[in-house]
Amino acid sequence: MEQINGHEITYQYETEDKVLLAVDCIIFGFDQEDLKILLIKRGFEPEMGKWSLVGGFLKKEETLEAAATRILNLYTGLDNIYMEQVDTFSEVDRDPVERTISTAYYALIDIKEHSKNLIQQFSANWFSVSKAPHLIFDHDKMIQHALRRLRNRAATEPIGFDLLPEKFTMRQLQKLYEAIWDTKFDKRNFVNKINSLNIIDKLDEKDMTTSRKGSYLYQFNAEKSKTQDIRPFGLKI
Amino acid sequence: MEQINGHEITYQYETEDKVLLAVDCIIFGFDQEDLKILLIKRGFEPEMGKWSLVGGFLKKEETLEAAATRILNLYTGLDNIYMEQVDTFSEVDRDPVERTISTAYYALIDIKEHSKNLIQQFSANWFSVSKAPHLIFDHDKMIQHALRRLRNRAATEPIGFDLLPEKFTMRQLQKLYEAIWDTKFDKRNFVNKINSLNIIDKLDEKDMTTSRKGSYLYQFNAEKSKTQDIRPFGLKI
DNA sequence: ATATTTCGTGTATTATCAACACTAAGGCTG
DNA sequence: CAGCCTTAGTGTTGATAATACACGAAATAT
Repeated sequence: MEQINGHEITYQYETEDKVLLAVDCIIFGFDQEDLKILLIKRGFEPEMGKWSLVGGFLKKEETLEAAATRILNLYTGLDNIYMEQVDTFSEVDRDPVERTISTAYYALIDIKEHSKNLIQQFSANWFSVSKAPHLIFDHDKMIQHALRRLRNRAATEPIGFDLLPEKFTMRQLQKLYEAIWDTKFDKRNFVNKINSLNIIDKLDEKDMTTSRKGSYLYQFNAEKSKTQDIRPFGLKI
Repeated sequence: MEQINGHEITYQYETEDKVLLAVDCIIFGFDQEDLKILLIKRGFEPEMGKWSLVGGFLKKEETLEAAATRILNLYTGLDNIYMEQVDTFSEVDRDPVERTISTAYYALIDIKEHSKNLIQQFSANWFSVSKAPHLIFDHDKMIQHALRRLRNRAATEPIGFDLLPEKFTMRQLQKLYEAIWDTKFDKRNFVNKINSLNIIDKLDEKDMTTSRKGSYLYQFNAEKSKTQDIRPFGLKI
């Protein structure tokens, strides 16, 4: 009850059920070969010791986005990371202890940038998406949804660069997209396509670590990218 | 606390905050001209009397999907309707009374099929998406997200038919897609495109209500549609 | 009979996608 | 230092899909 202008008004809210709301993060990284996800050995009951997504409970005074950001930072030490809400999972018995609804977010990070200490501290590990162990609760399903969302998003917006270092080679970029969609592109077609999008700049520097000849480094250009519609990467297997 | 194998285990759950979880439904319909949404004059505080999406609170023993279905049925009398989760909205002060997180779903219904009685009973009304009044809380934002999702989905899956009667004319179908994307298609190109998808059957019947000549009726063929990849409707303005 | 309205259809042009193979650079090795 | 080896870098052609575009047919109303 509450008083407004001298009238008593009753909110229906008081009689409604409250639930626990959690956030789980699918943290994607890329190691030059495979698309990977960061998993932890769960440190508390239930299902202690089993592999799990990183997650946590929503606090009263934060948004889901803030919670996802907080959790990501807790486990990787990173800030300012691209994240996107995937879906909210609400099967009644998805958590055996108590009714818990969970909203999944995925994050794209440069795999070299996260804190190695934290990884150790939480018994965390990177797994290739295709070789990840079975996870607790409905986390496997969350990954499938996140992957689907990532694939759709990456096809129409230039988010892949978040998974690479600031400077990257054309070959790295190609391997990344091949990993995201589990496919192969023709090298020449890929270069032509990317260049036609006009969203990355070729630098004068070369990366000498993977070949004697060296390969040019590129850099994502957010300005250029803003001014144009990114069209799908439609390239054949 | 709980006993398992004689050991006491503590779940962290007990100390976590619980919140109210609501579901709001963006109910889309199509009236041969405009894409419309069903709104109600809110019958309780806060914001009583203002326009709002239809919604309700999640109950302890139901999933979000079940809640969305229940709410849709409550306001339209309809069952077995295409629905899709859009996003979960969690701004801390989105509801002024109490912290409430809300998951939005959109539904596609044949606008002629819903219960007129219920509409009256709830002081509900159909509004063109482009002419809808300002809504309470973050409901305007929910509609924008739903619309975006609908546009993406309709571009790659044959869900538009849920907005039409079972039998429809090619012209109706075209107007529907024009309404969804707020664009115009060339009549000949549209027909060619739809026919190439091979997912609707031409009937022998004609609809005589809109022209002297009459126009052929078509019917969605779910079987055919299942056996092929639906490709985007890529047609120019 | 003729006027009016909406229906229904095909082709030529352009843009995008897909297939395809060789030379260049530079360090390494004998 | 000559040849070797590995990865980088690049262009053209044919196939497919998207777009632009206009007129006759049917049926009712006058």
